[in-house]
Amino acid sequence: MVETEVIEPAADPGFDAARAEAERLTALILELREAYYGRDESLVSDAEYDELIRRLESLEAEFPALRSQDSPTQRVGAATRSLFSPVVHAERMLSLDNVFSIAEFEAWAARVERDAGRPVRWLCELKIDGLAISLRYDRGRLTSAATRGDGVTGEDVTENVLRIPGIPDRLAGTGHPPLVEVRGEVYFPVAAFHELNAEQEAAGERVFANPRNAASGSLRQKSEGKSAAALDLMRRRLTRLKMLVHGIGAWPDPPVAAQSEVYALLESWGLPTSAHAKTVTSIAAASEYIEHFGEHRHAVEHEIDGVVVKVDELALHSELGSTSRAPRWAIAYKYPPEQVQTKLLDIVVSVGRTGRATPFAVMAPARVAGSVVRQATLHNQDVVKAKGVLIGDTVVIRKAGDVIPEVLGPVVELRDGTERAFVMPSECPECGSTLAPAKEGDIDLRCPNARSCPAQVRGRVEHIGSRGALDIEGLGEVSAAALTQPLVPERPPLETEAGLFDLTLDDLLPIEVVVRDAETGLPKLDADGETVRVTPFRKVVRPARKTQPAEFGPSAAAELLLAELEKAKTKDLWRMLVALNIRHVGPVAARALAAWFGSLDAIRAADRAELAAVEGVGPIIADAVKEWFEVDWHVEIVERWAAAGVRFAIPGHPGPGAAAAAGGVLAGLTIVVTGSIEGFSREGAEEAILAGGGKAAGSVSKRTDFVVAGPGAGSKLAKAEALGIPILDADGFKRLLAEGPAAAKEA
DNA sequence: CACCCTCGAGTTCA
DNA sequence: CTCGAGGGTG
Repeated sequence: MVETEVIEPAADPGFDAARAEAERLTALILELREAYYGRDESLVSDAEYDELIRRLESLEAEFPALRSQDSPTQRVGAATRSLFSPVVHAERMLSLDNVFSIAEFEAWAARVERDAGRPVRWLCELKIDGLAISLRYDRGRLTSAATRGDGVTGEDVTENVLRIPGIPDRLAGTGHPPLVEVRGEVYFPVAAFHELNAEQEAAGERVFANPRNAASGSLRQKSEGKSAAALDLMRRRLTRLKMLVHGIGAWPDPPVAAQSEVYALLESWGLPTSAHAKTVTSIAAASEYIEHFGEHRHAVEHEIDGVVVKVDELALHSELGSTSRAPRWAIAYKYPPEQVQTKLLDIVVSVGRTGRATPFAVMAPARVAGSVVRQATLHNQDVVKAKGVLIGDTVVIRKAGDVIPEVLGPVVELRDGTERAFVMPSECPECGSTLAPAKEGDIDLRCPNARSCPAQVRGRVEHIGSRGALDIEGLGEVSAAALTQPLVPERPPLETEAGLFDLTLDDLLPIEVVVRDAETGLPKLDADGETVRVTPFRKVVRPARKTQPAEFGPSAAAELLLAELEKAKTKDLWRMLVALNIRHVGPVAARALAAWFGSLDAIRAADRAELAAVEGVGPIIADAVKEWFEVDWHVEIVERWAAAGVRFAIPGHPGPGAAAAAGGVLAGLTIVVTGSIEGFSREGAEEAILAGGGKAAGSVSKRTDFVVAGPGAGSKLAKAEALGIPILDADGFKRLLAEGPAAAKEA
């Protein structure tokens, strides 16, 4: 490059004129570029700008002496005009070998230590799920930014990369080599990604399936032919991108001895490096790093698809060398993929206990984050539209919070034209009633046939048996379905939940259930093509002698269910209230109502204002309670249950208006339980808190006084730590219950 | 009017 | 367990 700075003698008489013209053009171009990149102003059109560059280039071609290192044709400005043109990396961008388990990782690391002949210092860093980028700095100036491409040749994205905050177009400090390629990862921070999608959705634009796609899409935008508004939007997207650098391409003789020192150097040059990189001195510590971020993947601002572990000492890098594909001194530990593609086979609508019609995705079974997923809720028709999925699409799915399957969106490129749009049915799929919003403006559609829609009755019966209500063993999803399905040609054992406590063995014995295949959901067929049926409540008592008909008796499940129903009749009043399925009355509101009024009769007799006066109950819940008692078949439930011996009162309660038992060691405290607590069931721990006069809340907030955490604690514990709320283990909790908050805080 | 909280739904695991 | 929706409270 130095030779271009040697000024040749001006033999040509046109040279002086050319030099004057070149200087004028250079000044103009620099000025325009400063306006464009520095102040976001386009003083001329792109075509005019290109024309200026071309004139300068042709002058320089004619008079090579004019081509100085500082010429705009040699730098960013030139590159920006050829977005996506191929760029040959000075040094090949290698990929990394992968391992998928701690055992594999430790085997790899042990091999490296054996080859090195001594223990190695390791540099652990997060593997960002973004786009690999190579930044080329000539004499400290950014001359090109290119994607990885095939490792040899990438695409020029300089124009867009320059808009990413934090990427200097000129390196700070001194001591940079004449030519250096800095390698890093461009990504969309998760929070910004969600904002972006919300905006895209509001603007009627496509939403991105994940932050990686958003980063890739943003970086590959072209400015040409865009309106001013679109250009503005594009720039805003680019400014939300971020980049972290994690290596250097070509640097034969670095002034440092370790990769971690390279990072410090890069930082001193003004390049952004990750705060999560960490050097450790043992393989076990590296494994710990991997496991730690496996559990806290979501605590980082960007998505992570793994961890990269590098040998820290640079001397060992050259000693260990590289294969043609990847260096031997680094490895990528890949976490199980969180996002996976699968086929959206159908969108089906289900009806829940409240009558709400919910579309859900039926998918080809796919393994995500450790389990097989085949269904995921789509919430309502607006969400289906917003996600833009068509039946037959290949879709991207993930487990939100590592638990709940979620459809992110379609892979539009894989469409073949046979996909069809989902149409929300206008009738209930189970009973045929016309679906309608409960009130004006509601998005959710509901089946109005609350009394006899099979889906709703089934859902309510299941809810009655659930832990938060009467907690009836033997009354779960399967029994609820069996009890509410019609028995050909008779009616179902339960037409509504009113008959629940009148059930007898005679009702249970004849019940048959069609066995369905777990994979397909279709009825199972036996060898003869008959559907397989089982009788969950009946079993053969005495094997029949060959000549005599079989005799049947109740199964253990039948005995259990009847015994549990008997036990349930005298459970707490608040559980009875929850079991009645009154809108907005869950465990918390039910407890408040029960404690205040003491009996269902008192609740029923109370007027709206009296109900709303109860702490935790407002006008809406009060209305819901009043309206519930105005429906005949609701009243019938109460009457038939009462006739069957159900107790709807708290024994010994003095009557309406009884003040909540004041005092207790926990009075005024709000406590949250998370994970499993030794010596307590989850319910038991909450009961103990209530018994002590405290409040057992479901989520952690700054008003929470204590968090009781045990093994298996999740996000609630993390939140408590973040908020600085005192955290108790099982022993601390016991002390709190026995001696009060002062004693617990000391420990 | 914030904020915090509860409700309701779907889902999978031991 | 988590999310969105919507209710309740200070």
